[in-house]
Amino acid sequence: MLPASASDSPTPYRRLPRNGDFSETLLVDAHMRHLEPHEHAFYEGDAQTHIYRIKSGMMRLYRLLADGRRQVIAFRLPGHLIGLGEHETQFCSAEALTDVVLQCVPLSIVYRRMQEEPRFGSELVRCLAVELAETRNQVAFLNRRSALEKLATFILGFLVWTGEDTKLELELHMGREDIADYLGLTVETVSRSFAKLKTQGIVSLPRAQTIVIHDIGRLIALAAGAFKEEESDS
Amino acid sequence: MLPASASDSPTPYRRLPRNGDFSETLLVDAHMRHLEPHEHAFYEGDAQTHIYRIKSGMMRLYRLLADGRRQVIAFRLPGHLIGLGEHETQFCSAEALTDVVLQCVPLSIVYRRMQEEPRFGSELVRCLAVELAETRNQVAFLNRRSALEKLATFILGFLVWTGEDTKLELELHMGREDIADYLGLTVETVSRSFAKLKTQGIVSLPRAQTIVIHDIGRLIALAAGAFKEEESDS
DNA sequence: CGGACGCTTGAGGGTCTTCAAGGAATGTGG
DNA sequence: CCACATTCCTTGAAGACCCTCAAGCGTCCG
Repeated sequence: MLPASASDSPTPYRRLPRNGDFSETLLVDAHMRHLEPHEHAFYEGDAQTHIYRIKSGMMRLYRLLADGRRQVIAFRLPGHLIGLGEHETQFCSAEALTDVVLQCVPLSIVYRRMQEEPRFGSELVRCLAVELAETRNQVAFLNRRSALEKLATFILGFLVWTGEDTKLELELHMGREDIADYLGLTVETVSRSFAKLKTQGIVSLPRAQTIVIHDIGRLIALAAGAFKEEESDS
Repeated sequence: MLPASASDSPTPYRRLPRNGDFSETLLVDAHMRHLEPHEHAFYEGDAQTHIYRIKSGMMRLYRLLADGRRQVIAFRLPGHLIGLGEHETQFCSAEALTDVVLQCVPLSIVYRRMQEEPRFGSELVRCLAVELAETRNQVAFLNRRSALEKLATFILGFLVWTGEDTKLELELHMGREDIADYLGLTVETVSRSFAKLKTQGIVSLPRAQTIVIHDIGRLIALAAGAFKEEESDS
């Protein structure tokens, strides 16, 4: 289970502003909506009514596949926009991993503001372009990489996403199954890969969902695909 | 929804207008550029100067990975936009598979037209949203699917993309290596998967790059993940 | 005609998955 | 506060799938 409240950290999931963030100043008047863990902003197939900017918390986008499996498409963090799909229905479901605050903007307002305020449209285009690039990056990295490389990349990505100062300790707030469904692996393989990272002294796991990075250099090297034949050394 | 714009004579790779197409009427004054097969519109890392609308022909977007491998990100067809990346450099290389005609719009003009003509911005947002959804779909389908399912999905996708009437014969215009790099497989596995489809009578290949679909129902079933344990029957 | 290139097919090995069981952590009720 | 149940995580062994290496075949073009 997830910790019900984020009382243990003063500012949960604060992040440095990133390129993919949608400017908050353009949404000052947005309606706020609160989500508790496991609550959904919308489900796959829902009519597209709003776009949402994540003000705080962490969400996950996923699809359910025909065989019942789940593919986690992305994790979304403060500053990110969600809810813009193709056609007029949502392409995937959006679920809160933690407590989440959303800024909600009805689509009609979005289109109106795009006409009234040029920056609104270009900001939207920029965010979508960044998100597209990130998703394409995911395509490139998911394919043809070993489980260890995937996990290393995931941890590093997570570090960058959440970027709490330079602290090399991160709280996943998600179970092994979430990671597995994101990386296209099984829970067992994720667990085994964590074990390898532990054995090599690259990370340690005080708790299952808390990672402490000890050797970020080797983690980066792993993610880059090096050390392919050195995985089993001491 | 989209103007048909049947301005082209029976040029190769005409497609039905699709949701991801950028309206041609918004780019009537664009500068034209011709590419021959294997010629690049831009390379990964190039400065982002224009966006391009593919007027005719087929292109491929790819990245070179650290280990020298190539990941084909997407195939782009007439109506599609390319060249919109994050930051200010191209995220991937864009190469012509066939003869290609591009409509080129400098970025400065793009931004100006977004302010002058509201529909331009919303069209851009819509195209990006569709492309994002397609890419996410790719993420979902590349992971955890067998080689046969991947290939079946690829063929069906290609059929939809190129959509020449209802003819169940399609010209790939690409080698096995392209398919392999797109699906995250090796050339050999792609070849073997083609062989399985042939053996089962689902498709036939008069030439290596020409596919004739005989049993589209079973192809769809395969792509959906059914028949997992019937692959070796009849 | 011969070489180059791409496609196919075979054998062996590595990685991940599946199936299965044990252990750790968390929550509930006594 | 502790026993118990549930859930999640870990670890093990066997098997499936794909990759690698390698050779054979077809086509195209010089």
